[in-house]
Amino acid sequence: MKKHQTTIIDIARKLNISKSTVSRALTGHPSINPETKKAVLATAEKLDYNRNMLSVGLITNKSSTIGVIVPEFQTAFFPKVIIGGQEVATQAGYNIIVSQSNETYETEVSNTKVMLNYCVDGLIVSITKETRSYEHLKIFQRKGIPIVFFNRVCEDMNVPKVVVNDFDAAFKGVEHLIHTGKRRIAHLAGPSSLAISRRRLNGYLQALKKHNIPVIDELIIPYDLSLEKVKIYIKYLLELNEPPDGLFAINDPTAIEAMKVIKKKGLRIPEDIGIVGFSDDYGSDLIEPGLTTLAQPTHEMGRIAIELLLDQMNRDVSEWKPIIKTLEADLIIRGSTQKHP
Amino acid sequence: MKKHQTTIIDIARKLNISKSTVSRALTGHPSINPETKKAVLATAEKLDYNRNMLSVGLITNKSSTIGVIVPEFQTAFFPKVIIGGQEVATQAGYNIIVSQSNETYETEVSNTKVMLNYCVDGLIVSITKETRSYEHLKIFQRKGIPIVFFNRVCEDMNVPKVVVNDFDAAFKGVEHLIHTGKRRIAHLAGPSSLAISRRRLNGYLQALKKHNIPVIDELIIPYDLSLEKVKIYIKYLLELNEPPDGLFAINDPTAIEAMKVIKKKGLRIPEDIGIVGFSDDYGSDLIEPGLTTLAQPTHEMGRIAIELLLDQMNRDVSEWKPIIKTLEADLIIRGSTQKHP
DNA sequence: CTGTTAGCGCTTTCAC
DNA sequence: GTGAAAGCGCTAACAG
Repeated sequence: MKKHQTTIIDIARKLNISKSTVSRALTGHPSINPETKKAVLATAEKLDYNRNMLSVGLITNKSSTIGVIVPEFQTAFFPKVIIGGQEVATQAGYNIIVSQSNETYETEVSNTKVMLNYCVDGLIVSITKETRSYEHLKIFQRKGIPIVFFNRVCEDMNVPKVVVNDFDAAFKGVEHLIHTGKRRIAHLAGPSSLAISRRRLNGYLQALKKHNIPVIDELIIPYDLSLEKVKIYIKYLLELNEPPDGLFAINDPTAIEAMKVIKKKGLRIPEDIGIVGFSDDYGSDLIEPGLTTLAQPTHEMGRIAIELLLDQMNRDVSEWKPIIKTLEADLIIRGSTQKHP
Repeated sequence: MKKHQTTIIDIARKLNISKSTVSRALTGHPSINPETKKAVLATAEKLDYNRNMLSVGLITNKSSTIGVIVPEFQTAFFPKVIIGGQEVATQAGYNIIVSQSNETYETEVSNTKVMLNYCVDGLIVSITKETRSYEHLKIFQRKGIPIVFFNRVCEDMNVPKVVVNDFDAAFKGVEHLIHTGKRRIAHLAGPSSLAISRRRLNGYLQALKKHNIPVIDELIIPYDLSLEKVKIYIKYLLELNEPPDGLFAINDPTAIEAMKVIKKKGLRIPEDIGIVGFSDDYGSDLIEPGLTTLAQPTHEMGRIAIELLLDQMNRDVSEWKPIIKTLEADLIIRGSTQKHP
């Protein structure tokens, strides 16, 4: 049971002034006697006064809160993005509500409901691997609450997005494998529901094409990112008549799982099979050999997502601009592709 | 600019009933005509109605929100704890506001302010390494808002806490090193401001004592957890006249940094120096050799913290119970202490 | 079972 | 520069 919280009325009574005056003093209204203001601020301090944002939000129709919806918290990626975003949001006077969808569509939908209930002023979201319908997100547009997507975006919503140039990044990664002499390069791809999977796949295909390497369908395996399945796919690949000599994985956890299996089979990395991951996750520089990967600018992604959102929030709905920011990923070369990088 | 949000008045008007009836239908009040209820629910759906929790909170004097304050988001530990906590909170109908203090006292203080402003019904917190004063947290007690500490707790506040049995865990870890034949065991300790550092240090000392191994002061190095300094300490240790043959590190990131330096120096792990970390963080099973560590029950810690908090929230301030839950950590033996674990 | 009324804590006209 | 009064969206007595 909560106790009575100090309100502006308590302050007003103590000072024998009206609550409007107290409000003005607290919010920095121009027409107020400096003396009065000083007195109000002092008593506020003394009485442990805290502005009740619920009522402020109710009356101003803004909660000064930004919602963040991410699919998971298992990898380093999303926490890092959030750190970047939080900096900008805090500076702009906004608070952040974080929720993670646990990679399930249902939780994502329920999370958006919560965000609506708490009257967020804006939302940045990265969708789950399951999300195919976007009705729950389109509601925000209809209500005039801006949304910005990052990383895993919804392609058929015309809103700002922050993405990594997955195509170029994948291309760079695969071309690097080719430069190290690999020719039969497998790709453990993500679910085709995610645009990032498709873009990375295309980068892979394009790199092969540029170097006149035929695409071999049995070397391309899309999967749902449940790591326990990686073992099966790798075994399958290694037992092919002509096993691959290179592997480009949709992300680092996948690549690392793959490396574990490959090492256990007694194959040498990178001599027998070169490996490239994606994201520069925890552990990529710990495993041996180190994992060559494409590092995404996580903090920057969070920062920009919030910046775009703040920009939208300050415009009228009619002036929303669906800017798409594309960030570049860096190829980090480690031992999984090159003996002495 | 937000558009007009649908309110219960919109629904009431559409159905030609009073807003109280609408409210009752929406909140599941018993005395209501099933027909009316059905009609209300239907129009609510059609009009994209969302309950405005700001106003609900204002009137019921509870926001159905729980605040979470953690010191950092860099390691796997806190995100995992949050996942565990969020499950329980969601099930109990509470939403979570997460904020991370970036290991600075100032940010922590400002985060608590935000939590107050948003009228959280309760708070779970793990303090920063800098936090020495607890005034900003004691305010909550005075206001009748329950606090539960987890992991990094405030020792002079008499509130519920969830901690790991750091003493026993450290003892187990160090004794394990001793069992593997190590005698000169160094300890890279945490800052003494944190109780966990002190408890782990004591476990270390006790293990030495039990096995009649003298404590050597120069082998005990407390530090502020800024990883870049680990290199210096390890170099110092290895250049001693009698360098250590074992190392117990305050946490896994520290241990992993240490291993990198030690490996670069050409020493063999575990033969020349056995290593034990704490937390079973990302990468501890990826580095080679694998890092022996003490795994903390992260999800459980989050779950229990929220459970204790919910319990407090349902009591009157006069009946708050400062229960302290101590969880056990598991020793996970890997290659950093034993050749073939 | 339903409508009326008051009011949560605050901001914001509109007077003075 | 300050006060009085209205009202944000909703719930909770209190009547009927």
